[in-house]
Amino acid sequence: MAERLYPVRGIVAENWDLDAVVRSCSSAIDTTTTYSREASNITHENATVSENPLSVLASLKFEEEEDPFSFPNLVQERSNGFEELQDSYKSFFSSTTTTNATGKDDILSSSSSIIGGLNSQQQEVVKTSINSPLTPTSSPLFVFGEPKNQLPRHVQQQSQRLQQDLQQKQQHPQSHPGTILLRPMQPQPPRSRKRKTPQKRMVCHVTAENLSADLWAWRKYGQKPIKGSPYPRNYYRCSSSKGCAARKQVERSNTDPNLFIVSYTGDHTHPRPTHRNSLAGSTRNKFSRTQTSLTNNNKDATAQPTTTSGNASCSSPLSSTSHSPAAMEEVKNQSEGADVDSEMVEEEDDEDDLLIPNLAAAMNEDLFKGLEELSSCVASGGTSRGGGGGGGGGGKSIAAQFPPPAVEPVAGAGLPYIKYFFLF
DNA sequence: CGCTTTTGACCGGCGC
DNA sequence: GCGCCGGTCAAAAGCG
Repeated sequence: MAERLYPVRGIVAENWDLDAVVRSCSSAIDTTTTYSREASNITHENATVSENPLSVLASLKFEEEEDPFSFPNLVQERSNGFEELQDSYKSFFSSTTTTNATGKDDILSSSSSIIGGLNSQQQEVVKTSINSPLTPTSSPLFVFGEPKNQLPRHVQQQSQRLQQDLQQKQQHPQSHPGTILLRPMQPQPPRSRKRKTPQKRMVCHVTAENLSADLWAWRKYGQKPIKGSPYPRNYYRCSSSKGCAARKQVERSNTDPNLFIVSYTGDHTHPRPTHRNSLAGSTRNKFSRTQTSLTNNNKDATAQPTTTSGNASCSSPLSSTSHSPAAMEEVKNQSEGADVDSEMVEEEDDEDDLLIPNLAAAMNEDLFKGLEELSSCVASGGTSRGGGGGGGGGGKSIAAQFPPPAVEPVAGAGLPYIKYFFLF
């Protein structure tokens, strides 16, 4: 693939603030929500969402492996995909419930919302997996698959390239649409390159409005332009606990600006925070400037980043007050899109992935508030914190200031989806 | 005071 | 060995 090089300044300008994305992840989803899934014509009412799928992702534990990219056993040892799904699913929820001290019921409850977004066949598979005995095996890669025709358009575009490769590599008739695809880890390309970090990495693609699904508190510690991508990558570490090794990377997809690629590495060494330790320096209302900045950025690539990003902090799960300016921007720009494409992959193609409605984001009342605020901000014309140079300013939990990113538009145009890939 | 973001510098891995 | 690149550090500055 031809590599595109961008001037750093340009990158920054276009940056629009990925960190905001992380911030948006902080918004929590609280509770009972009702959603409908237009794309699949599935309506699920009163689905209880105990936790946001993304938060779950963030809380996942990653165990080191000697060669995380190679899973020869999975294909050989697993008699069928259900077993893989079972283990993976178990792992998925077990980490989620760790701090909740809940049992299977909770798992089922938590999963109910997800399951609700599945078709009957998928639900059956998932439920079966949940009810099956759990065994402490390493989680293989598994993918929730969804009929391709239900994928958001932009997702399809993004994966088109990879799909082409995939088609050449694998032509498994069983991986037809409508079924959950349990995909064993693909052998790594003949690239004898060792990974720098032994830690496992979980990657998910999410739309801006769904970035607020992450309940953990993240502090940005770096930003780097990435070769081949017009958008910089933002680095966050968990700020809930000093010794926490959990890290998060957020970058905008260069193939689909509507998507954000969020990577989680490391384990959280502490329970999920219920509230922020401090808001100091976290609240900075620069949204209005950000808006302007955005406008300017579109015109002038050398403009300063719009950075209003804020802290990636996650407010309490119930507060859902973290909002990403970026997300909001996204909302503004793509209020029609609301797709969530979350996947845990290592540059893996997302064909046949199952899309899970982002109930959390979609149903949060704050979201609507956020939209209102967003509207007002946009109306007033924003500006970026231009600033430029040096030090930045305080943080910002924009989250604390702005309501969750727009999910509303999404709701109207079809709920966002989260596509998960689990690579272990 | 403690927290945050910003940003340039630094460091280490990898390819040539 | 050198350069590129990605990831991290740390100083600067803002905010509550």
